[in-house]
This record gives sequence, structure tokens and C-alpha cells, in this order.
Amino acid sequence: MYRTHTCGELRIDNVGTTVTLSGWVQRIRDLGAMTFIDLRDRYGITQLVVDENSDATLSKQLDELGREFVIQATGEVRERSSKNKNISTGDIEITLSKITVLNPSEIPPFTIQDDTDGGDDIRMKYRYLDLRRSAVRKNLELRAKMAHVIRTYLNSKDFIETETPVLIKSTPEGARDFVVPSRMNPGEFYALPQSPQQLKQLLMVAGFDRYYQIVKCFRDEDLRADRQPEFTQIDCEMSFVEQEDVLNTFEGLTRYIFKEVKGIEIDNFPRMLYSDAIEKYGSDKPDIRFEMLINDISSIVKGKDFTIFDSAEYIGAICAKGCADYSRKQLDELTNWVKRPQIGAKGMVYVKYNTDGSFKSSVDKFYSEDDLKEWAEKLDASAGDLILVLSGDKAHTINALGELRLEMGKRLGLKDKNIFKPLWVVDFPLLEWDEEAHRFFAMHHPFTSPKKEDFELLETEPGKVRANAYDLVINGVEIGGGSVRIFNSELQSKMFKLLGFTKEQAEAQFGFLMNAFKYGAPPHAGIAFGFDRLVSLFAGLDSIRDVIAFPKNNAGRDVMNDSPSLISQEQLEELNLKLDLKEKK
RNA sequence: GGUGGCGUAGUUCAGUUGGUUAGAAUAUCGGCCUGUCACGCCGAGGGUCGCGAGUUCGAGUCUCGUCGUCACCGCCA
Repeated sequence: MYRTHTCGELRIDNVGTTVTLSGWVQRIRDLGAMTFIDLRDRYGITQLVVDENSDATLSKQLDELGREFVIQATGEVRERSSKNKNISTGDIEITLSKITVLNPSEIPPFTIQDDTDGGDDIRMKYRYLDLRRSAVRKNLELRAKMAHVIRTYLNSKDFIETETPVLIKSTPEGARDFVVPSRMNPGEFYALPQSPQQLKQLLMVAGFDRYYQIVKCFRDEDLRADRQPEFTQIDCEMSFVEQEDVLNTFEGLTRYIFKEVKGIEIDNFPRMLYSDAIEKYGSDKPDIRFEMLINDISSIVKGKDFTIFDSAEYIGAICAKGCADYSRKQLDELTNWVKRPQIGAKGMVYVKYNTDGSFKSSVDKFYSEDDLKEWAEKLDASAGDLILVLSGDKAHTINALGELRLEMGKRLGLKDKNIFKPLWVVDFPLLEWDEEAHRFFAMHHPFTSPKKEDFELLETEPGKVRANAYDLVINGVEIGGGSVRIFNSELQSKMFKLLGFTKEQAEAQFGFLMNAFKYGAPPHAGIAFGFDRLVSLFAGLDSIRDVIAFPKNNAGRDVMNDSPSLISQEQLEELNLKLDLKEKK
């Protein structure tokens, strides 16, 4: 038997008993005649002691010990004479009678403790050592707990957890597919699912009624802090439901997770129209922890000979509370911030509403105090506030204002990670025009149903058609999205036509789905949550890497096992593949 | 595909205007130490300044290229 207890469970009540623990040597403190060892496992740390009363051979054994050795230690539990209130086992220690090295360790490349000295690179290369640190382990424990809570809720609501295949058919819409060559079918490829979308719809045709799956999905696109090439979704679909049923069910799930995992009760989630989200927040994933709404001030600023505004399609502003004392230097820095290529504003106009009630702006030459006062009223600004104005074409300017709003929210400390403000964004556009491809693309996916009242626009102004599509957004993070699906093969054909598919193409790509719809498809709708994002949000982290056991780096590489990697000529031949790599410069 | 930051001891970093032998902390090793828990004290070892080219009497420092890494834009139904 390797252990009678874990390193996290012994308490004062255990004093006097003889126990055996196994774990890793966290640290050795040699005080000369006595030595302390911190023994660690995933449950905690227990202090071991060897003093002058101990066996002489024991002291000798201690000389051989080093950090991260795996040892088995037997001894008697006793009360500490000086206690440590910072750890749960701090009242007791083990007087060693026997120690066995189960496995020695080389000196680790970074120190394995909460305040590690290791940077990201080296911790990723030795991720298995990084995972020994409680800070990292706790993120994965949180993930496991959340998955458990989610299953409990969905099971209680009669959802059937169903696995769908990972080797599926490649589809042209959406993200790039990861593909897998088939040895038995030379020249042909499977794709890894970007989401089990069509499969779960087929489960609805099969009458499964309520399906869910916590499932890996794959997209061969560039990475970000919140995007990995393989990630996990809570994928769901329901039959005989309308949009409202889906929103209520998954609002219920989200609230249940908050309650069970964080002990937080959250009010009903507000609903916001997509068009309002864009107009007021400059984003389809608004962070509603703070206001600072975007205001269209085009109508009141034009006609004063300020040509930049007069020639702009759109002039918008936000009001930063209490920032009128910003220095010239701070304003210049902010101006440079919005002019960076990532934001792309041409410039920025500011208006200081000084605490004494006067105004000072960068456009005093064109606007009187009364003019500026009108701006302030429009923005609901008070003395002491700072108004920031951007202008240009509408789409870009609103987007830039949205970014500026988030930046100011950050600078003003309005993005409290302990506050959670979920909302539903609804009525997304059905289609998106792509200038390069010169055709419409489905904004969500091609199976999303248009709103009934917009049916007629499908023929006349497809770009204006709204969809029965919705997103769950929490603190400016897109947590999930879904839609009411098309379940009528005629309407589905119409959609494919609108997206520029010929009948033959649609048949080749999605024929199995359209065929299934001929045999009694029930009305259905669904949603998928980004599980990694949800966990990182709960953990207060900005990167989903921290809640994934073995994540990939910026370039999609796993630096621990150095993949992806070349495969042998034999493997290539078996797969009937010939590489024709473009020469690297 | 693009923009920006970073790359110096095992690790995290400092390194002034381009100038003598590249430093600190931590880790490691050795010595001392009976209540530590970030133990303390004394000492030692440890460097291809990512790589390559260039400018210069002289480059960790400047220039160009390249590789790695991070953040972002494009991309992500």
C-alpha cells in the first residue's frame, strides 16, 4: 500500500496515529539538527519532520533527496509546536520513521510552486510539471466541476447525451476544415467537425427530441488567446421548440452553473437586438458591466464649417465619466491608440466638460461653448466628464468607438471580473455580403431560419433579412450561439440558392440532410456554448489556454511534443499521398 | 498574409550615449544552524547576450535578415 492518507487530509484529530503518505517533495528546509520536508500531492501539502531523535540512517537518506522526488513516508502524526495557519494541514506534522524514494527527479526547469519563476514558454514545454502547480490544477478542477454540473442539469431536463463521429464529411461553408486522409479510400479525406451541426439535426429527425454533447470541435484558422484549433463545445439541439424555449432552457442552465459553481444568483438575462448592440456598443458582443454608450451625434455637429465632420458619413461619441482632468499627454496617447492600424481611426476629437462648467475641446475653432453644451446634453455628460468623438464611415467608426469604449472601461476599472452580466443578443442578420467572393454568406450557418416577417425580403433585399439566431454574451465574451433551424427542404433549397450553390453542389454537400428532411423533420432549434471560454470566464482568466490541459501555441503547435510533425515516406505511400511543398525561402 | 512587444545564467529579469572582466534575484552545489514553513547566515559554480550578416577602432546595445514566442488585425458559418 502506497498511502493511508493524502497530503491534504490529516488534521489535529489524527494526532497519535501512524500514517503513510506518498507524494512529491515540494521543498526541504534543513535547519541542521532538524529538517522539514513539504510533501505535496493534488490534495495539499503535509509537513514531514526529521529531528535529532530520529534514526541516524534517516538523516543520511535526506541528503539524497531533492525537489520533485516521489517519496513514500511513514511516521506518526503529531501536533506542531508552531502552527501554520495558511495551509489546511498546518496544525500537524509527521515525525518520520521511514522514507522510501519511489522515484528520483532531475532538477525541474522551473520551480513548481504557486509563484513560479517560469515564463509561459518553458511552462508549456513542460506542461506536465506546470500542471503540478495548484494554480493551474485548480483551473482544470473547475473545468471538471462545471462539466459535471452541466451534465446534471441537462440530464435532469431529459437531454440525451449522444456521441457523434469525429471523422465526418468536409463542407465548404464556414471555417477551414482539418482533414484526415483515408487509407482505404485513396485520394479521399474525412474532415474533423467544426461542430456536429448537421449530425445533431439528423438526431432531431431521428426523434431524439433533446440532445446534448460536450464535444471537441476543430477549426483550421489562426489562433487567439480565446481561440484554439481544437476546442470544446456544449452542443445542444431541441425539437418542437421555438426560440423562446431555447433561450429559457439555456438561460436556466447558465444560471444553474453560476449558482452551483460560484454561488451567485443572476437575474433574468436582458435581450438586446443585434442592431442596438451595434449602434450602442459598437459590437455584437456588448460588455454591459458598464454604460458609456455610443451616441450618434451626426445631426448636431454638422454645418459648422468643420469639414472633417461635414464630410463624414457618421460622427459618434462616448462619454468617459470623470476624465475631464486628462492631460494633453494622456489625450495624445489615447489619440495614438485609436490611430493604430488595429483600430484604424483617422483622428480623435475630445471635449472636456470641466468641473467649473466650462468647455475645452480640440475643435474650439469651429464650435462655441453653446454647441459643446448641446453635445454634452446629448451624451448625458456632467461637469468633470470627457467626451471622445470619432468620425468616418459608419461601420468602421462604430467599431472603433466600441473598441475605445472597452479601452476606457478598462482604464477606469469598470471591467470587474467578479461581476457577471449575461445577456442575449437576438435578431442577427441572416446573411452577410462578401465583397471578395461577391456573394452572400450565412452569418450563422446555412441551416438558420429567416424570421417569418422577413420572408418577402429574401427575394428583394436578402441583406436585410433577420434570422432566428441568438448569442449568449457575458461580460463582452461570446459564450454561445444558436438558431431556429430550417426544417423544410424547400426553404432549405432556397437558402442554398441564395448562398450561390447550384442544385448539384447543394446535393453533393448537404444532400443527406436535405434528404432526411423529406422524411418528417420536426421543427427544431439549438445552441452551442464555448465550454473553454465559459470556464476561463469563471476562472477570471483572459486566455482559454489556462483551462486546457495541453493547449497549442500561437502557431498551432504543441511545443511539448513538437507537433505537428513530418510523417514517414511509408506512411505517405500507404495513404497514397505525395507532398509537393513550396520551397521555404 | 499583416502590425507591434519580447528573446541576456537552469529560471525571471536589469544592463545608461556603442567602450575595461556582462550583473541581481532565485534555483543548483558546499559549509554552519533545534521550530522552519518564501527559513536564515557564509561561500562556490553557472553566459554561443536566439541565430546570421552589416556599420564601427570597438556591438548585449545601432541596421538588415532570419528563427522562436506573445498580443492584435485579416481570418474564425
